Amino acid sequence: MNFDAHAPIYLQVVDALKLEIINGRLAAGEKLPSGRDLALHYTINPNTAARVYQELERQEICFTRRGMGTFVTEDKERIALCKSQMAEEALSKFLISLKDLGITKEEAIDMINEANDICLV
Amino acid sequence: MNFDAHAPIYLQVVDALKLEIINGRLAAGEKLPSGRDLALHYTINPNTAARVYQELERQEICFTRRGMGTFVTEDKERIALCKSQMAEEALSKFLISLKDLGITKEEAIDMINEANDICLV
DNA sequence: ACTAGTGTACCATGTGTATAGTACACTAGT
DNA sequence: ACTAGTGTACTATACACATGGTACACTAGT
Repeated sequence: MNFDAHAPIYLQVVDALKLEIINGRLAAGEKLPSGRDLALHYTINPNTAARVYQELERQEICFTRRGMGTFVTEDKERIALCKSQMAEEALSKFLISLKDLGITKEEAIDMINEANDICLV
Repeated sequence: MNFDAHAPIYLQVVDALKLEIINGRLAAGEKLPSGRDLALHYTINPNTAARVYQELERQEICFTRRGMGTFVTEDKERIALCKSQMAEEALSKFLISLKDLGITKEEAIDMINEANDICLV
């Protein structure tokens, strides 16, 4: 995984895991990798990995049982809410940028329609 | 100005000034506040303010004359290019978020149309 | 009881950022 | 020459983040 140097790694991994959960690649109630395994997978420090799970627990996306591991929440509504919150946030940031730049909604929709999907790389 | 704790202050001020320039509130060639005045206005440290102008100069949005001050570039095409780059970046980030969340362009356009402008607050 | 796997809690180090303060160099105007 | 305003440079401190390493506590299974 490529990390953006201008944002904390642990928050970037948090977002990556949230997307895994939202898209169902990690099911509700499923066990997540241990902190040490997560560290190996993302080539980060175990301390940073532990911080990832602390943050996910703070956001109530996951829960932790000492000695057992960290698990995806059983609450599917909580997961759905997380998805809509992330969508709202993305939309809000986009609309603020448009406003700052003096771009109208109509122009924005044109930009979206014209956007080549290749630019997503 | 409210700063986001998760991003360097000097970059946030850089973006704020770029928007001032793009929207013409700061004209091409116009003199910017001195580093000390900028620091007072944004209640940041003079060192941080100096870093703001160094970054704007690096991006060729401004130029600096020792002893005289920092000025907006005279090159209006450069300013226009800056605007389109920022619009591209905003669009790209939005499209990536949509893709990550599994939201189609059509759904996104619906979201934009339904968005209440109040949410821009 | 023992062991392996797990979360948790430290310590130390290095880096980037922001702050505070001081000093110096250049420019324009007087 | 002098002064005020400007950019620039340097030291020092503090904090968040990331890393490396070690140690301890809990859990399940044997």
